[in-house]
Amino acid sequence: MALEHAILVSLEERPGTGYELARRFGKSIGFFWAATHQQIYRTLKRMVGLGWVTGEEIAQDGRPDKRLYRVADAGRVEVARWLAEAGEPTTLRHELSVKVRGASLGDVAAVTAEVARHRDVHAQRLDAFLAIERRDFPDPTALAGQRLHQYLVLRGGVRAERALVEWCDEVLAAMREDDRR
Amino acid sequence: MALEHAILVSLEERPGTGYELARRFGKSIGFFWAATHQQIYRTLKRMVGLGWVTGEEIAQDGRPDKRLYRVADAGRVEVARWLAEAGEPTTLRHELSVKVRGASLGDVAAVTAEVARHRDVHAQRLDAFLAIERRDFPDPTALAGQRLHQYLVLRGGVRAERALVEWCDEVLAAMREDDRR
DNA sequence: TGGCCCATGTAAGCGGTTACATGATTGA
DNA sequence: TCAATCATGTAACCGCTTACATGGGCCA
Repeated sequence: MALEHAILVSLEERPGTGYELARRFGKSIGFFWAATHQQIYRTLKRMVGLGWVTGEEIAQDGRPDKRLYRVADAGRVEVARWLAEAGEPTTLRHELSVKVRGASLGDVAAVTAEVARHRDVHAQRLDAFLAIERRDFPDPTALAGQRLHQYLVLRGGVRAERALVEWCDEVLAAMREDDRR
Repeated sequence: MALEHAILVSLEERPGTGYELARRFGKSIGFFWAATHQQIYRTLKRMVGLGWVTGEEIAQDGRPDKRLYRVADAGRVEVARWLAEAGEPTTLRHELSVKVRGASLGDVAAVTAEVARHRDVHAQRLDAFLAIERRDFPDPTALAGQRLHQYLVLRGGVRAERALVEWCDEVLAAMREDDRR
């Protein structure tokens, strides 16, 4: 499991509330590890219990109270332990591939349309990543340390989305060609 | 959820026992949708309850009895329904990216080593996919229908693994360069 | 003798998803 | 007036992971 660790990494970059973390997981870190607010609140509670983070209650007026979470020493130890630990390389889990594989068991044209739809979503994500890359990392050769690491993760997103777009294009070309015959 | 659907697709290609399906999910279809034998047995039971598959008990001597599963009509209807249904494009969930992003919170060299290890695993998977491609699909332009669809899914695996290998190489080059400075 | 193959399962626990709930402030 | 934002939560359910269990046949 890595949600705890993703939260720890994010909180070390900057302390925040559960709500704020949920928003971060809607972008940046969330591009590589998605999580909903319910998941985050529950996990934060557990992490307080483990002593990995501390939650400081902050009263606000005109707004609901909030709890600002910070990484505690035990959390820093845990991150370091996890970073050095060997993990399983990702196994793919790609529903669309299962649909393509089974396309002839139903309406092939519907599956083709679905591939086209996914293609567009991935193309949009790719554009978004490329825009961030241009805006935040105009000179990648000058990067070092944490900034370099952030850049490299973004590069992974670019590569993944590009691969997905290109695969969808290959599938569309082949299936349309097959349909024509 | 798509495990049911992956099983239906696999059983339509060829009926099989839970054990056999578990082995299929250890390769071919399993490259794109992993599942353990416990998951498969439980899901098959549920699917019998739903009327999507039938399980024929077959006594064997010298070996445990087995149950041969086949897709029922209701299962065929369900596959067709699912194929035409719009699904969410994959969101990435990549633990190694989270580690790279947090590398400076621990032993950077350990994370670099982890990336190198993953690189090798992905390179091996890529080679395995390419070997299957050469062996089973020597002339892709001649493919149609179900065989074409199988080929296209394999192409997705090739593209995904290649993208991962190349990303790992980019990360390794950049992090080693950063280390040298 | 030891380990792998065939073949199926139970049980416990965890993590993730979805629905529902509250309630004030701010801006269109 | 309506919707969005800030901010946190409960509850139910489902799926997935891991450990444990059984037991004969086959091959080195």
